[in-house]
Amino acid sequence: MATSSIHSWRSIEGELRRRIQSRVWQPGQLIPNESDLAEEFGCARATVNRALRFLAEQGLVDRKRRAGTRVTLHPVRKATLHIPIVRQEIEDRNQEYGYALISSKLEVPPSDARGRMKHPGGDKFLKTEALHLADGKPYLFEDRWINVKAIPEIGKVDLSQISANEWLVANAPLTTGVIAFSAMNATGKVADVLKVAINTALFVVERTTWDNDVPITDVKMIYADGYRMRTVL
Amino acid sequence: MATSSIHSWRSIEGELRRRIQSRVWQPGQLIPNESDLAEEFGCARATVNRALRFLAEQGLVDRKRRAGTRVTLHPVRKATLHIPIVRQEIEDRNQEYGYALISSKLEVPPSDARGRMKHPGGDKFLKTEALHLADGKPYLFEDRWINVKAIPEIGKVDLSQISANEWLVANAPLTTGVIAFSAMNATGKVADVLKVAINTALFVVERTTWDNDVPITDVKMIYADGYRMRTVL
DNA sequence: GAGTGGTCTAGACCACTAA
DNA sequence: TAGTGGTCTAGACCACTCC
Repeated sequence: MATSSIHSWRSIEGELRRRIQSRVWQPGQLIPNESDLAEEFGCARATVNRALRFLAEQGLVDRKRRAGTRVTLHPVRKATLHIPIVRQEIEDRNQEYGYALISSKLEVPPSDARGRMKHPGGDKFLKTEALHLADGKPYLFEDRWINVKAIPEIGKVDLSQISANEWLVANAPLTTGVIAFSAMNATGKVADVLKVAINTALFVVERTTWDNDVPITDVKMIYADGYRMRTVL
Repeated sequence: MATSSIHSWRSIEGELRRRIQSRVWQPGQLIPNESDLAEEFGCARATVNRALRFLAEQGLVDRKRRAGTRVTLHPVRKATLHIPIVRQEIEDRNQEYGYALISSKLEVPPSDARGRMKHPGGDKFLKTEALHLADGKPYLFEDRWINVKAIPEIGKVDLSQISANEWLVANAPLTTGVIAFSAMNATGKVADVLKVAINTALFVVERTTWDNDVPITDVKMIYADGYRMRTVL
């Protein structure tokens, strides 16, 4: 009763997905093991394994050794966000990218920023503020702390010509990071720079990154009015 | 010169990652092909393939047939968001979940909702409004359209007992969906329900889902003040 | 045309864990 | 302790694409 004579893992994945979505296999139900499915489809177990691993990554099934593979009861949907550098994000919209450095100076970060970076010391970090523009209009306000001890080369970079965002992505290796999305009311300074009314609701992305536990940068990116971050399920 | 005598794809993936992050292999550089790496590590090509596929998924390398594998020039960071049902989200925080249906009635959706769902007709949809609570405090306002033609069973469900969110996740299969994140100022009604001041900046998630091009539901989830959605890079 | 990654196979052993 | 998924191997053929 194999539905496909092409024994590609894609075709098998599609058939298994169909059975799940059409409720042939109910949520929570145990499905046949890899060997049995391989026999049914007339292919090697490794091929079935590849298909099932893919479905597990997508959250459609749960797999456990010995316990077997079950259709997920409450499929936790996973959305993958692609986070490009800002210039690319704007150019991908066919808009002209603009950039302006607002300020750049060495300072000791306040405790909240130190906390996010898990950096106890009183070291000075490079604090930069910059504005990214799309077609000449304010697009994103970037408020950033950079660990100059970890990235000393940043001292030689002319941040009025290239954004810290772009330079760091290309030059600062990182191993881990956390990211948070939220909303904030525009304060005086932000409203001024982004040219929006005070208290306008703005979309905020905060990101902190490390290279093997050494903090690299902590950035708050405040998008102008009306920004929507999209993805597919 | 193999660095690990354990030939697991994980250990190989780790070593390749180290070479990329430490700039032994520069961004944009072509790395050795699978056969050569397999020989270097003393393992089968399939094992190297597994490691490289994993790194490609993560965006650290670009792979093309014939052209080989290159270290990504601008690593587009990918963040995966896990989107659970609201009850689970709250219970995972060790808070007590509460739920209240505000309204539920059949209506023709306005053009913006029809547009999002790509549904031209003048069919009536079930419009529901509900409040989710955490430890008794307003957590999330859910404003939803449900395609009763696609999911007639929803008519028999007592939505004052189970949220549409939870019922649909468990009972309405879906194949595709789009999701958008943004910020909005609390309007009178929303401010009232969520018990926040007018104009408070609120985090919004909008989601539209289909089952094979048949719209299932379109929902706007407005989180109470201070909500942050987090993930790791 | 030739070199690269993409995939499949048949078999094997291992790691985990439910019973 | 037995059954399941997790992984690895050695080999093969294929699909794509750069030259």
